[in-house]
Amino acid sequence: MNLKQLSELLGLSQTTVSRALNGYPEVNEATRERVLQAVKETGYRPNKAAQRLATGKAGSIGLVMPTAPGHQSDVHFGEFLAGLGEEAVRHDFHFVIMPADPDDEVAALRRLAISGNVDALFVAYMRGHDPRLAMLKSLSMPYVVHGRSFGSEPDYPYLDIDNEGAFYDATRLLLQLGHTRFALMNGPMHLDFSIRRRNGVISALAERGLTLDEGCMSHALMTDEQGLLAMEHFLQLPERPTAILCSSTVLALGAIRAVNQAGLRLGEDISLIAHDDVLPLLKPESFSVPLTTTRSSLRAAGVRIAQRLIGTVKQAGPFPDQELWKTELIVRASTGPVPQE
Amino acid sequence: MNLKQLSELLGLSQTTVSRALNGYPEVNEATRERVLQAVKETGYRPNKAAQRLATGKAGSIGLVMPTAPGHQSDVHFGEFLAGLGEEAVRHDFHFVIMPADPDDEVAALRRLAISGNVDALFVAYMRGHDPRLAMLKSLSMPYVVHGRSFGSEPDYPYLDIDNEGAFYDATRLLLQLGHTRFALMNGPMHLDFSIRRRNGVISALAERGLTLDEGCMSHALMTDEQGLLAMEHFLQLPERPTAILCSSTVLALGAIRAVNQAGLRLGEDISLIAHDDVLPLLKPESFSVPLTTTRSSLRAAGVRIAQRLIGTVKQAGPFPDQELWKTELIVRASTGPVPQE
DNA sequence: GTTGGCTGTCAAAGCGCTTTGAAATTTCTT
DNA sequence: AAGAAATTTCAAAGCGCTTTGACAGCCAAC
Repeated sequence: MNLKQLSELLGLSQTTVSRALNGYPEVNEATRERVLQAVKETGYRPNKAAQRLATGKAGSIGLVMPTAPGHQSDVHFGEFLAGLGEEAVRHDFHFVIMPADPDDEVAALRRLAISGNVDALFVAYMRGHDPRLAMLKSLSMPYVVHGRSFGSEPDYPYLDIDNEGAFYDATRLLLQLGHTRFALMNGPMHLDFSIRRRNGVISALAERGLTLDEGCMSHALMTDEQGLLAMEHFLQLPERPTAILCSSTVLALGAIRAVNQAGLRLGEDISLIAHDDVLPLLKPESFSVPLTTTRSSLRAAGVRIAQRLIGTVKQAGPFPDQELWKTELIVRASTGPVPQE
Repeated sequence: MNLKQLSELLGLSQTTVSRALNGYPEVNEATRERVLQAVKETGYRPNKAAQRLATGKAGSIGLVMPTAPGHQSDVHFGEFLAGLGEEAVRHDFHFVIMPADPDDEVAALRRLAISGNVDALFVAYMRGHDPRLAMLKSLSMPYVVHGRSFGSEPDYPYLDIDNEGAFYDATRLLLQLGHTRFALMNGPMHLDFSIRRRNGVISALAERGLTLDEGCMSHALMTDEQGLLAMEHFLQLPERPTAILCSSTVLALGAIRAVNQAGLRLGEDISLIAHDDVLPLLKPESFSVPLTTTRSSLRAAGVRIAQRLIGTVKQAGPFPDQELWKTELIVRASTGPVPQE
C-alpha cells in the first residue's frame, strides 16, 4: 500500500492525502478525518526511504560502532546506547549504526554522513587532536560529540564531564588521607578522557610537590583483565603505591581481584577510587568492599545528547552548544588513611 | 556531489557511470577506469536513500532494541550486537535500530519493516507463542529469529541453542554429585529460553523421581540484583537447596554475593551451575570460585545470524533454515558433592 | 555492400514521497 | 449579484538512483 493507491482509494490527489497526513493547515478537517480513518484501516505507512529522498529528513541519528573480530564488546557503549534509545523512542527516531574497524573511524563516519540516511551524527571515543572534527565541521550536518578532543580548538558542539576536576578531587581526597605513593590505572592513552584524568591527578599531586612516576601509570583498554594485569604490576613495585586511581569500575573489577589474590585488604592496605559510569552491572556499592567513586551517568549523557541532536534536527529551540558536567565524589569503604609501616 | 554532476564532469551519461560503478559487464574497461578514478578524486558516494528507493535494497538489517526510561541496559544485547557488527562490517552492511518500549515490540517491528529502509530483520527475546512470528511470515522480507517460540509451529528460520539439553545435562551432573534439593534461577517466565531451561531441569529431576518445588524457582530479569534477591530467598527456605541452576552469569554474580553474605562456601555448601553467554566482563573462570557453566557464545551466534541474513539478502547460496547449537558443559570449582549434614 | 551480431553508450521511465504554483470551489464584501 | 478573498484541491516537478529498451558504431560474413 503506497500513497498513490491510498489516494486513489479515497478519490483524492496524492497531494491532499500527504498534506492531511503531515498536519498541514490547508486541508479540510472532514477530509483529514477521512484520510486518517483510511490509514487506520489499510495500515498504510509512508516509505521512509522515499520520504528521506523527498524531504532530506530521515528521523534518524547515525553513529559508528567500533568493532573487529578480536574487538571486545564494550559495556560503556551499550549503556550509552540505552540512553540514546530512551530519548529516541519518544520522538520516533531510530539509529543507523555503522560497524567499523577502529582504525577506519574517519572513513566510516564519512560514509555514514554521505549515505544520506541520517539526519545527525553522534561521535564518541574522542581522541586527542581527533581527525574526525575537521570532517564533521565540513559536513553541514548536525552533530554532537561525547567528550572533547584535547589539543583541538573547542569550537564544536560537545557534552563532556569534567574529567580533570573529577580526578583532581579524587587525588586530593587521597592526599588528605595521608597517601603519598600513587598509581593511575587509565584508559587508552590516545583517548581524550585519559589525557584529562591524568592531568587532574598530576596537578593535584604537584600542589604537594609530588609526581606520578611513569611506572605508576598504566594505559590500557578498559577490561577487567587489563585491570588485573596493571594492578599486579603495581603491587610488584619496590615502592608499592597505596593509593590507586582507576578510570573505570570495569578496570577496578580486575584490580580488586589482584589485590585479593595478593592477600591485601582494600580500604586498608590499598585505597582505590574508581570512576563510575553508573553501569547497571557494576554497582560500586555492590563490591565486597564498596567503592569510593567519581560518578557521572553515561546513560544520562546519552539521553541528553539525543535530546540535543533530535531537537536540532526538528529545529525545536536552541540548545547549548557545549556542556560540561561535574562529577560527584562519593566516599565509600575502599578508601582509608594511609597504612602505618 | 551526485551521479548527475559526476556524469556531467566525465561527459558520460548517468547510465554509463552507474553501470561502471556497479560492475556491469557492458561497459568499456577504459571507461570504467576513468569513472573509478573520478570517484576517487571527487569522493562521490551514492545516496543510499535513493539507491534503496530504486533497487529496493538498502544494505541494512533492522532490529528492535527494547528500551524504556526505567529499563536497564542489557549486556547480552550489547554482546550480541558486537557479533552482528563483526560480520556486517565485512559486507558493508549497517544496522537500523528501532528503540521501542518492550510492550510495543510487534508494532515497532512492523514499522521497521514497512519503513522501507531495511532489507532483513533480526528478532530476539523470543517468547512462548510469540505474536511476532505471524507478522514476520506475512512480511515477505528475510528474517532470522534468535531463539525459538515455545508452542509455535517451528516453521520459521531460527538459530537457537539447545537450552533444554544444556540444563538437563547440568542437572544430571549435580544429581550425580548427590544433590537432591535443587533451585532454578531463571530469566523472565514468558521468554522461550526460560521455559526450555526449566523443562530441562524438570525432566532430569523426574528421572530420579524428584520435582522442582514452585518456591525453588525464580523468574526475573537477568540482573545481578535479581540474582541476589532470588538467592536470599532460597537460602531462607526451611529445606535449603544445595544445588542451584542459574540462567546467566549476571544472575550468578548477585547470587554469589548472597552466598558469601550468608557465610556459605560456594562449591562446598552450595553448588552452582550458570549458563555462560561468554560475556567479556563476566568470565566464569575469573570468579573468586570459578564457575561451572554451560557455555555458548552469544557473540558467535550474532556472527552466524548476520551471515545468514546478509547471505540471504545477497542471494549468496542457500543457508540452513534452522540451527540448533549444542552447549558445552564446563566443570569448574563451583560444583562439588552434596555436603554431609 | 548489405545483413547481422556485438559493443558501448544514452535518453527516459520509475521507485514513493513532498512541495510548488496554479486551478477550482466556497465564502465574504460591498 | 458581482467581484475579491479565502479555502480546498490538484497536476506536475523533483529528490538521486537503477534499469529498460533503443541507438549508434564497428567488425565479420554472405
